Amino acid sequence: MDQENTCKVCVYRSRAFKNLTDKEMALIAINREERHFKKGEIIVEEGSKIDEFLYLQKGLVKLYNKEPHRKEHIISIAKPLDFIGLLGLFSNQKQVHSIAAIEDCTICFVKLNVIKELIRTNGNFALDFFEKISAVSDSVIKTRINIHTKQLRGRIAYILLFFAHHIYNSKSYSLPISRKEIAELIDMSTENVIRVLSEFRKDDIIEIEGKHILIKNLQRLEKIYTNG
Amino acid sequence: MDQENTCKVCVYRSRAFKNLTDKEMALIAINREERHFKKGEIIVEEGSKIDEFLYLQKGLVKLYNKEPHRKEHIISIAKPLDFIGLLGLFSNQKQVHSIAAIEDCTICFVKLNVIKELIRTNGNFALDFFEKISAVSDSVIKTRINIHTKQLRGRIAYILLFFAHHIYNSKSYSLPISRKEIAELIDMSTENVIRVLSEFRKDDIIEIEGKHILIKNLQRLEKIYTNG
DNA sequence: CGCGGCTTTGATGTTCATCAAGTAAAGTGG
DNA sequence: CCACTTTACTTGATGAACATCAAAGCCGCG
Repeated sequence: MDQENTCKVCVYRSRAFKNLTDKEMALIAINREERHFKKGEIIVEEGSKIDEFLYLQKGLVKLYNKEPHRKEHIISIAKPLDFIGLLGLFSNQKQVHSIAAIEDCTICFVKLNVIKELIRTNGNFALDFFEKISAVSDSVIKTRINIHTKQLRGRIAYILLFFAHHIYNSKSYSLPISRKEIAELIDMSTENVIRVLSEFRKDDIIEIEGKHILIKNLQRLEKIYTNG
Repeated sequence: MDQENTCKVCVYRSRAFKNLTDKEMALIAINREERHFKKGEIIVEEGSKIDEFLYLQKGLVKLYNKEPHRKEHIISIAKPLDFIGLLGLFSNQKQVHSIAAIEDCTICFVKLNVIKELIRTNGNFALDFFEKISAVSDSVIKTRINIHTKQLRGRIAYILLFFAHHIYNSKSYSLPISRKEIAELIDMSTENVIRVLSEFRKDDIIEIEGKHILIKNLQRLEKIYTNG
């Protein structure tokens, strides 16, 4: 199979890498690998060596930390077209976070030294790439701070709206993660995640059936979110 | 005064900007401005336009958010040789955080489009710059997560050790910020900051006299920090 | 000298985690 | 495919951690 073509026609590529010549694109093409992961599979282990840049084409993944003797902590959820991995990529030798698939997914692995070479030689690419990856880190910081200024109902509202607006673009969707994972993402106990969801159901703000969520009163949910 | 020379001989410069030619350095020199701020002065207002890159030469500054109707929230404290401002610089049009001096300080303002031009034209500079600024963001994320896994005593221990190890390099120092600002930095109430400090004093871990801190039992403090 | 902000301590109440206990769902091996 | 085990989910009760309220002393500053 002609890998260069595979890469050039990739519908995702244009969104990810701007300002590249055909020749540069070909360089990426021969230094990339597309891999598939099943829901639940671990993609990157914390502490392993960094030598590839990951680009999510399809599915959802979570970035998380697992410290010994502590429960896991989810840092963020990435959706298709997102760059995976924060800036640690450029300031560390080893992976700072683990990454796992929370839906079946397709990921493009590009050799990091190729990316670095392109940054070195193509200034416009460098600037654009920098801009994109920095937006990711910036948003993680903002979200972290935001969440901790809110109490439990506000945090659950955040999560419900996050999936509705940011991931599924619908008021009706199926949660890709467990209650426990929600708890790890917004720093609360699993029991309280369930409790607040039940409250929202009783207050007729949402419908729940297992993993399936339907937002019945969006306005009210947004009010809970903004009022903390 | 010959600004190029001023810049070339600047003791801070070499640490900040690597891989620049004399000519490129001169470009920075004529597009920079050194400014002084008194303790308490606001350096950057949230929401203002970004057109300069800030480099802290002397003193300490705080990065913070002030949302209406909420108390301020401090994101990080920067020390000399630190790049100020997170990645928002490259992904936003407007400042995302405010910056204020918590000690008298000297800051070098460099036109952002000059930095961008250098990133575009000098690949090695780009990579090095990228690495440095990403380390800052990375550390902010880590610290945020870290702090929220700890309870109050662990957070105060963090702050005391932060100033001891990271800023003053001494077990004896004068706190540059108020109890209220400590509270805003590690997300707790001002009263509890004071309470925990008093506890530490009673337990003979530290001595306090106004803003002055002396760490008497470093080992114990570090244990409190790691055990959360 | 008096006012406002910072600091301190105590008392009170709320939010939340933890514990316990039970049900449902989803893997696993014979 | 069914018994078995484990993991996810759910609700209630309890207690701990923490914020908030209140009141008073302190300090710097106009």
